Amino acid sequence: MASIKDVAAEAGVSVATVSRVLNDHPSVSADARTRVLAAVEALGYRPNAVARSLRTDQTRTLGLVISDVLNPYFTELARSVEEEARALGYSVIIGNADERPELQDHHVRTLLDRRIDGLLVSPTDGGSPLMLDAVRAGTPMVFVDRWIPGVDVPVVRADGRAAVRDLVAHLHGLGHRRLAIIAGPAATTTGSERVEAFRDAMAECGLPLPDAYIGQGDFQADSGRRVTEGFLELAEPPEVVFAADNLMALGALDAVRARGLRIPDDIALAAFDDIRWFVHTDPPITAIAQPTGELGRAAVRALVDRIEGRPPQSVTLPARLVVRRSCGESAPQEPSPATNRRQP
Amino acid sequence: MASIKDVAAEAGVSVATVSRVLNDHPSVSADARTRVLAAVEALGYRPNAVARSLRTDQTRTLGLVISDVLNPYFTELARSVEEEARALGYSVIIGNADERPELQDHHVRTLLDRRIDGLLVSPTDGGSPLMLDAVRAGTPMVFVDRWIPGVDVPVVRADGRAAVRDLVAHLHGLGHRRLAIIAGPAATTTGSERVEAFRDAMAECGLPLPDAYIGQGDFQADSGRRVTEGFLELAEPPEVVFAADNLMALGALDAVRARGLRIPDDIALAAFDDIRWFVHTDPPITAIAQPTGELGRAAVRALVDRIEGRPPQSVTLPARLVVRRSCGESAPQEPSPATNRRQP
DNA sequence: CCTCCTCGTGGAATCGATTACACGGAGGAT
DNA sequence: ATCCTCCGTGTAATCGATTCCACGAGGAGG
Repeated sequence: MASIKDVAAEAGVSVATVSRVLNDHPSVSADARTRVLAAVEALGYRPNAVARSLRTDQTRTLGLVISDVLNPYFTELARSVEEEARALGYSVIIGNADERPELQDHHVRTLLDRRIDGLLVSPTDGGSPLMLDAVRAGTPMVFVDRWIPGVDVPVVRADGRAAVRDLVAHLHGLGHRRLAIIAGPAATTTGSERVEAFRDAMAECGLPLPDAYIGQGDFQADSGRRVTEGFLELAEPPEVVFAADNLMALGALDAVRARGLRIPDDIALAAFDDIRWFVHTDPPITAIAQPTGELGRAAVRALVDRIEGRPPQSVTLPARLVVRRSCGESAPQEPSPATNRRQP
Repeated sequence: MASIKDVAAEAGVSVATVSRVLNDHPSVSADARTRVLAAVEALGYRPNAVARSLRTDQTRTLGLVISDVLNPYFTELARSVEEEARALGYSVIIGNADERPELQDHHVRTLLDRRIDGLLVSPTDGGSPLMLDAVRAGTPMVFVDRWIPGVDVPVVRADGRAAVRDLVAHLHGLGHRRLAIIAGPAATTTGSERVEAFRDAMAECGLPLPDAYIGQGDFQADSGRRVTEGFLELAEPPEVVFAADNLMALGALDAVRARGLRIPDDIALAAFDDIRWFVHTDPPITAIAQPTGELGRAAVRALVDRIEGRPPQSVTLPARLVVRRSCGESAPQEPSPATNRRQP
């Protein structure tokens, strides 16, 4: 592969001049510029990003460590992150932690070794020493979706409290009294926050929330299934199951189906995170929708601000309730197919 | 951030010795080794992968350019690719082409600039000059899922012909005669192959396939919707719609639903690519399942073989028909919930 | 005509690693 | 005692860029 030296030789100038042309530095004669450009063209030369990074100490690359690529929520997040990053001239390297702290650490380490310019993380746990060290060492970082309390890092996330309150009120209005939740890992902020919001909302409605109605999941489908089976075996099973993410809702669906029960007649179901398939499940699932794309874009903007020396800003956007039929009657018709990919 | 020089100074040895310890080169005294290791620990030193790559001319990184991250099929593929690559000591950088050739080229270029050791591609189109150049220049490359005919690059893919034949036979057995297909872009191999397989299978069953029953989609949900609307407006609409990928099936579902029609009573639906949600849609969707994880793993193995100087092998695995209820009666019960994440 | 700037250019240092080569000392063979 | 091997180690070249600094030419101003 041709290097800058080859280009210099071909154009009959020094490597310094070639470099100047490539980085359009002002003081290059028109003559030299055209000769260099011709040589670049002739040799099919492309600058070596590795060498450039070594010298300039910047990679124009962002790392994104997400908890689970198979979760459509994170996939969408990843997509919007890459899109915005590209618009700002950065590449993104995605690491999939698969909800496993040690895998998360592996990716953080690898990304740091590659000297990425900044890190976007949706932490799987309460904070690995590695990540804390990285923050202390000054690595530009932004948390997205989930965060680690007590760490001075901007957070870009959705606030679901109001939407959870709306959901509980909606369920209450439908006559449901025994509501259960499949919680996410307490070590994640989204895991604990959603339970808390649910608990508060229940209290507001004057509904009891026995411990047996709080199932411990791990944001994966299997746990949703397991917890739901547990609920169904209770002497007094809940009337509604609220899954704290879409995958656990999928698991719950599996469990209900395996029992031969019907939704919403035998048991109702709602989920945190709205995904396109919820429109087409049997029945369509009531969910809390996050402004996922906007979160990803805002996170990138915050991180790039931090990298380029501007003060980064934390962002909190509201989530909203989307009522469908999985919790009982009185659901409005979906206004239009929710298939539009790029939403404003 | 500490460099190898700092470690050398701290340990009282030369950088060469530090490097030797780090790459466990044999000729280093036990004493020097412990002193270096202690220094590494004390300084929290991590080798700079950028510098190392520049010197050794290898990044231990693979590029993966897929057509659409939002497509669960590709997400799963990406996941298995990353998993296998990690097991072999490589990282993966994913580029999302979003079914747009120019975006695909952007990613290929960026990955090449970063001097990735090899490229895994599922081409969006019939072959950009850029990619052809890269192959000619000797970049290790492997096509996965889709490929470019006439290019000497190993291909790892699933063969759906038998499964499509099974599907058509199944539909025929159910009494359906008017079958339509939502095809993918003809520029992609999967796009044209699936139509061809369908056409052949129809011929085998002695069924006609009028042009009006071949709708042109682009593997995105919107096109599935649009094409399905077209089908429904025909004087004689098809009895079955077969979508060549899962997203177009989603779009078809939208269209059917918007019309207030019922599946399978008013119209039947089948899809290429099986995804977890198809179990829970209304009704569960008959689909052709690919051994996605195995494809990803085989592709990585082939690419790494090529990179490390072993002869790479093309791999073709069979896809299989999974019958559910979206095409009519006589569907067997799903044996067990299809929620298990890691399938053998 | 001399001095001073400005401009375009090239030489060379530098980033942080790896590695070929040289070198000194220890130990074995003669 | 001399020579030859190894072994452990350090010096320095190298990868491909960027960029500081110096230098020569040419124009402006005195």
